[in-house]
Amino acid sequence: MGRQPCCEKVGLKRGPWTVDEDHRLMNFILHNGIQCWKRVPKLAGLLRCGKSCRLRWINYLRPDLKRGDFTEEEEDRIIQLHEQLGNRWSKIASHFPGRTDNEIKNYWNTRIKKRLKLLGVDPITHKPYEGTKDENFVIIDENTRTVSPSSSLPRTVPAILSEELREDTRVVDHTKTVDEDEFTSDKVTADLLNNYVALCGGTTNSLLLDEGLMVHRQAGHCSNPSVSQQTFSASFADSNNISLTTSASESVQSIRVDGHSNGVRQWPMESSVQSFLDWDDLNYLHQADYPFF
DNA sequence: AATCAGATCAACCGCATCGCC
DNA sequence: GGGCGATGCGGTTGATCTGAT
Repeated sequence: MGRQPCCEKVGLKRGPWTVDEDHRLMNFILHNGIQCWKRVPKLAGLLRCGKSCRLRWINYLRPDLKRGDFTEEEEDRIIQLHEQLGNRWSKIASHFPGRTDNEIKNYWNTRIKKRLKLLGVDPITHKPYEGTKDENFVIIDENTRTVSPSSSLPRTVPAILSEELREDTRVVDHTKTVDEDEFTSDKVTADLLNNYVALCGGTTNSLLLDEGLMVHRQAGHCSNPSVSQQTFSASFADSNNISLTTSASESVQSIRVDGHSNGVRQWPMESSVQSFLDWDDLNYLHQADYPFF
């Protein structure tokens, strides 16, 4: 008597998500919000299970996601929190707005764990290995964050920011359902567009992106060979001004859309990123100078 | 240039927990 | 309080990337 699967798996797609699927899911959630994950794939026209959609949204499509490498401060904080909370990744992630539990878990397993071992610290107990021989220990180069063998024996775990933790009682509730209010806020809208552009490179009237214009998911770098040396960003100086910027190898190109009455603040919930990008004043951006369109 | 090994991380799986009836 | 479905969570897998040889 096995447990029933979370969803009917026959005929469902698995593996990496395509840009089209991302588009469909994002558009659906933007239009409808999230009520029931089980129904999302059917209503959004996706051959995925609800669980997969939820994961994709939380770990990749959510507008408030922070992308890019962890900072040293974040890394230290992860170590500190892990010592207190153990492998409770979602709890740890709640201290890092924009970071996912999966991301932190992966970072721990692939980077921090190794680093602690090199330091002679047990990543589970956060204490120096018992009876460790000298050759297992290392010198830490604080400038490069690298380690090298040493005969000296560290006796304590690297500084724990216990004072800071006590002061920081703020917990971000990542379980909160995304609602309309969140999507109508300027910040979320700006984050959303940033993410959308970073994910999709922008597009005009199709769910599909131009071939070869997949944007690298790491912080606005474009993997299209023809524009690989360029980065871009979308920013919102205020509610009426949108600045889309590309940096070519020799110059920085900037487009500014000033004082439009349909500024971000008025971007309605019932509209979508698609409709935003279909906005007339952005049409002239769809030209060769801006290859992410 | 080809091959291989190790690193990385998105995605999956299955159990735990929650919340409704 | 118990049953059941939905969601959350953490461990694990495997495809892809990267660097070494």
